[in-house]
Amino acid sequence: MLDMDPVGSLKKSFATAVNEALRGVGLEPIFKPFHVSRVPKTTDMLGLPVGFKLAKKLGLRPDEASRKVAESLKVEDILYAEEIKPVGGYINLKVSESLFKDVLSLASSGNLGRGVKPDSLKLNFVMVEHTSVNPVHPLHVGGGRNAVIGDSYSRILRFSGYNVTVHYLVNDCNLQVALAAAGRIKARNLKPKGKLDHWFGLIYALANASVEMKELESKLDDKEARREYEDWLEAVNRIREKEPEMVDLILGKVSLEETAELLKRYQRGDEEVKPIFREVAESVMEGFLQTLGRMGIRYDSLDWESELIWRGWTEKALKKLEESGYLGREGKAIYVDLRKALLERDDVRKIFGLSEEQVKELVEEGSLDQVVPQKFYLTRSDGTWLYTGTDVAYSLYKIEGVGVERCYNVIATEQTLEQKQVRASVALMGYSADKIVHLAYEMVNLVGMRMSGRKARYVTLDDLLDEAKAKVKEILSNRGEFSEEEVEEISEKVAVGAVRYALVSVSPIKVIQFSWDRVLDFESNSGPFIQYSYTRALGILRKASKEVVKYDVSLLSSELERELMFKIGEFPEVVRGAIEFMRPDLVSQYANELCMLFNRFYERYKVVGSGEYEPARLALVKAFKGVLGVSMDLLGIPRVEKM
RNA sequence: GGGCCCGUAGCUCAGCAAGGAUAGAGCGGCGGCCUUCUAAGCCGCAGGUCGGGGGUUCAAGUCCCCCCGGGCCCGCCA
Repeated sequence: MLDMDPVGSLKKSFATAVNEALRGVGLEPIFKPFHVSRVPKTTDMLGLPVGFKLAKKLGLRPDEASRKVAESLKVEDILYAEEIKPVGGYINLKVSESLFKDVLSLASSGNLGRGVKPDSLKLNFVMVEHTSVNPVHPLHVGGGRNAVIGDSYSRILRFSGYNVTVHYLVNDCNLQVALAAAGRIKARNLKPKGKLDHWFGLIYALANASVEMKELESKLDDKEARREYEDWLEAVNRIREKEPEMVDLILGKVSLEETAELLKRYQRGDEEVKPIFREVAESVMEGFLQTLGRMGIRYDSLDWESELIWRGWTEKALKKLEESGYLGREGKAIYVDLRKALLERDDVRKIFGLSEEQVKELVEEGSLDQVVPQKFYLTRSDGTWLYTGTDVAYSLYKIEGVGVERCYNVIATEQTLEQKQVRASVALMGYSADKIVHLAYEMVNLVGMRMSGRKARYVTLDDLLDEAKAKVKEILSNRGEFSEEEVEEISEKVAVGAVRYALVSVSPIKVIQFSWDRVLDFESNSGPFIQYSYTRALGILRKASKEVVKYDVSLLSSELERELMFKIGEFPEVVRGAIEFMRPDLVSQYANELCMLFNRFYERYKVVGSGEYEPARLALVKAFKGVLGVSMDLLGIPRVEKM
């Protein structure tokens, strides 16, 4: 295969050469490619802290140790190396011009880093399960974060050569959907209007209000309960303004008992309730897919929780757990016996980060439940499946039914424990727990507003996109050089870019403090900034309008240009890092840094009409455009021609 | 009570995985730059006990221990 990662190859070969030299003096090889770093303040140097690491072992000063090791290095053994010199405790390497030449050429074609898998993950067929929001109300920003992270991660995996299948688990078998179905039954004659997920979201909220307010009515003396009651009242009144008839039909008429009964019948496949559940779930899903599609997010399959039950995957999972001997029953309630598993199985202990001694001690103290609940329930005592049960069955389906080598579950961090329980169950069913990986992300917090799906109070993804789009339109109108169609197209793309960037650019494990200002800030460190930088590159290429066939890369000798070329060359490493650490935000950060460098270059150096420099600079711009374009594709930030 | 996570500039965040050469961005503040390949940009200034304290190391924002502050989880909810 062609070398799609010149910088990576250089680093690998540098580290290997140094390790060889170490072996020559009787020392263990200790350097890895990632230890090689740029030498600050230089335009063409990479270094390894060889002397520092080995001074003690060799009984020399760091600078002497570096010099000694450097003596046995041969430049010609190292890819793209032109010169090697010890500097203090480091060994530095001057890279050859051909490195930049190769980087630029690969970047221009959009192939830099393509198909390069990290050494730690040599799989082929993988699944990403993401979003999987309950189909009962519109997607809000939290769900959006899930979708954007999952989608970006899928794109990154695909680019790196994995065969990726993307699935959405439609959770249609829980009490939340049953509540919405119960509400729909009361208002069966109302015709849905507007966007379906929004409309059914109101039904869902009213069904909740019925149950909750009845519960609260009996204890209104309590201050807390009173406040909660008034909160519900506020929600109801808000809905009344939009759908007075719906409120009259549903409010006070849905009970928890009938809801539980409905769920029971649905899970059994009762033909009478099936169409109602399906109408709710399918309608809301239709709304979801509309919004997600707008953001460029698509799925290879929607997997219905109900089908997992009806097609026997839940039973199959049960059978496997029964056979392995870790299943327990209390009447119709079924659980996985994690106490037994923790005592007996090393693979299960590993999932919970416990040693055999620790488990024994906890069991003796009787405090195991504090760390890991001993029983992991899969069904309720009425025999209906809990989401945990269908989750275990779903894992089995992923492994056996779809046949993936690994599935990344993009699920909120608050579900960390449940995900460990599921992975333990996977291990007990006889598979490596590593087949199921939790890609955890934190919640999105609203400042100055408490979000609640049940109270129909949320910032929806639709709101966010529309708001962003309106702002883009306003900016475009002030520029006054675009046709109506252009304004429409550009504003949609830029809005998507702004929203996606805002949701993906923060490390997944950090809580996002959502603020409108932040998402609608289109300056540096934003989706629009990246899109804008891209159009600037296109502008140059458009104006130049001739193909670069030959250029002298040594004419790109300024610090800035070198910086930019090194940055471009780092792209494959960034992609690998994003995969290994499940951090698509690394790509967004990279794109941002790349653009900052490019904009500085853009302001400082003329390209078109720069005489002898023109071909080389054009090659650089083309490479930038190539690698930025790919980065944007990986993040789902639409490419914009002009803006 | 137990477990996991977060704490870096006024605010929002990178950098920690894999210790290394002056701790970086954006927003906000102040001051500049559009007859030029798009100013959604660029340049400059101000702003930091990297939560606190110990330790390991030639070297600690990064590793270890303790503490403080915040979040999440510990349901036959999802």
